[in-house]
Amino acid sequence: MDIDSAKESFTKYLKAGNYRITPERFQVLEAIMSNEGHFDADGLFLQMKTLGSKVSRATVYNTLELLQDCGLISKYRFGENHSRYEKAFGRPHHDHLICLECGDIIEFVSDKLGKIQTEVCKANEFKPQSSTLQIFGTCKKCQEKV
Amino acid sequence: MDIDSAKESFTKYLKAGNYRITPERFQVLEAIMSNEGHFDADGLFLQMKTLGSKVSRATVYNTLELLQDCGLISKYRFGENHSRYEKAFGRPHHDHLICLECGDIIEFVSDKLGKIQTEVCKANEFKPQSSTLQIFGTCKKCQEKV
DNA sequence: CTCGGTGCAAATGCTTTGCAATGTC
DNA sequence: GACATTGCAAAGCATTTGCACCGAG
Repeated sequence: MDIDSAKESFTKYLKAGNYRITPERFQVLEAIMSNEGHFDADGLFLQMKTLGSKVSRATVYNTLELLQDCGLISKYRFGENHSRYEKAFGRPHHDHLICLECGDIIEFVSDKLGKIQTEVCKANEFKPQSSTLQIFGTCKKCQEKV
Repeated sequence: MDIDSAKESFTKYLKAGNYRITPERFQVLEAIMSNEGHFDADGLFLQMKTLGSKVSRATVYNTLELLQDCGLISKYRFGENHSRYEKAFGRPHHDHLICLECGDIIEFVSDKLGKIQTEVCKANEFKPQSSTLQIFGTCKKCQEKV
């Protein structure tokens, strides 16, 4: 999904929820779009600040929440003491391999996984909304280091 | 696993690592054993305090780390801003359904899941160490509430 | 007797909040 | 013009740390 569709989607969400269309909110969205991969709230704030943006930390956090609610980004906790985000933008669901040595995060997709989750939820009469499978270990690069 | 085996196991671990055998550490272990299900660090500290223990918060955190290292407890992050723990004591691996309404946590076991994880790791030449699958949604009780 | 462990309170790091000023609708 | 949103700094919350005292080995 490109930046324009993302902006359009965010605009729709804001209007639908009677939230105001502010330049700050779109600055945050643009900053996110300019990044690849995962990012965290404070890092995003600092990056924006470095690039000259006047947007405050509070607004960054606030906007991340809105973007998460409208499905443009996803929030994760990889066992650290801060949250990470990544663009969602209609990407298919995927999960993560997290390297405990270098902190690298590898994404993977498993269609079988979805079936298992559906089975488990049915068995427990649980209505799923989202899910995350995290496998912690050592990535290829770090195994070779030794 | 009963409390005596847990204590024995902890003692071995402490000796092996040249850590000291202190009454505080075993008070924490006992407090954990007296609980069912999941607990968090501060809650455990408060519970112990209420019951008259003089053990400090710092020691509770410190001991939880040791217990995790020796495999007697597991640590989780369920998307909240604090960590949760649960007894491990050689229990088989299981994963969690987390109710977003009432915060209830349901455990489940899936043998197929293990196979998928092995496949994924092999495909990515990733050496797994631990994993956690979390499915967020609404539990049976909360679906009935409405 | 030595040095790791403890208790306490202060510090830290991420995130949220209170409030006056601002700008959207 | 009304009131949601912003920026700033201060507050919160879970967790960690510094340091003097204590006690296990």
